[in-house]
Amino acid sequence: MTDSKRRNTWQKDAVRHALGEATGFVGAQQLHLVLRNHGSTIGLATVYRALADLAANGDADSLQSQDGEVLYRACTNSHHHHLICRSCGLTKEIEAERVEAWADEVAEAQGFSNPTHTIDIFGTCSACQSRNIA
Amino acid sequence: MTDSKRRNTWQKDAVRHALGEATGFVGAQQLHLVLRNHGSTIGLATVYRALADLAANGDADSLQSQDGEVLYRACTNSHHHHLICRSCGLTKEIEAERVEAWADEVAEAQGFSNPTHTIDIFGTCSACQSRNIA
DNA sequence: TCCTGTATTGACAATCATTATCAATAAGGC
DNA sequence: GCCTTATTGATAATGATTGTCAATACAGGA
Repeated sequence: MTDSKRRNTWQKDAVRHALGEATGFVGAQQLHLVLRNHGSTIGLATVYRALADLAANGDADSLQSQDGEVLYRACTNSHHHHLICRSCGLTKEIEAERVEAWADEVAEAQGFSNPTHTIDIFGTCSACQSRNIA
Repeated sequence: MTDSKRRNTWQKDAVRHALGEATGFVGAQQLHLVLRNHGSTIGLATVYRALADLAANGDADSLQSQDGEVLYRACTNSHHHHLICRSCGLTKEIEAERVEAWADEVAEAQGFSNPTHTIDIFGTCSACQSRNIA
């Protein structure tokens, strides 16, 4: 719809692919580093632009980590939420129908329209727990 | 518990008071500006420190606005969540026991420990809706 | 009340993620 | 292949936040 003049470049593909390879949420800086380490000469600004595009087109989810960085993840285009490991970034998609409904109810009960919500759960995954027993 | 050597200063009171006056969530910069406009000579770094303290002591809630700024709000010290108007910032505290429990369940079911969550609902309040019918 | 040790302040520098700039490059229709 | 212009990438700029550190001023004791 908005891609009347959109061009395809290897950079965009690289970002899309790298995002697909990642196991959980990744930041732009981190993704840029990964690409560079794989021999790519892609620029940081381009990674930011590509990620913003993917998010805008619904091909990626984005959220803010607890220290303010924006993280991205390739995703299915259905609405869902995430359970994210604080230390390794491992992400599980979770069903939240009960909560979706609740959020909309609450908003409407207070006279708020066009409700949207931010629902994410953070924790330490079992692997990271055992690793930290040391 | 950690305030064995804590001192009381007019700066901390000023921040606490200014936060209490605010109707919704405010950022540190904004609060600093308000204080300055009221004749205070308080420093920006001090506002940041005071707000971080309040949040750490449970006297203030904090969340990240959708463009990455950290916002604070005076609150009761019980755990709760917010329904926030996208356009005027009006905030309502909401009960979310059902959702709290759900979040913890989900995390534990996946083997994640120390679960925390981010649950906020955004919408357009009725006042802003009527204002925008124009 | 005055002294004194030290928590706290505040101006400013430093950091970190992100965005803007802009000349050089390359996609894709002709 | 050519030409238009979307896109890139190095770098500067931005904006929020945190670190630094000498100067200040709480708070408890003499």
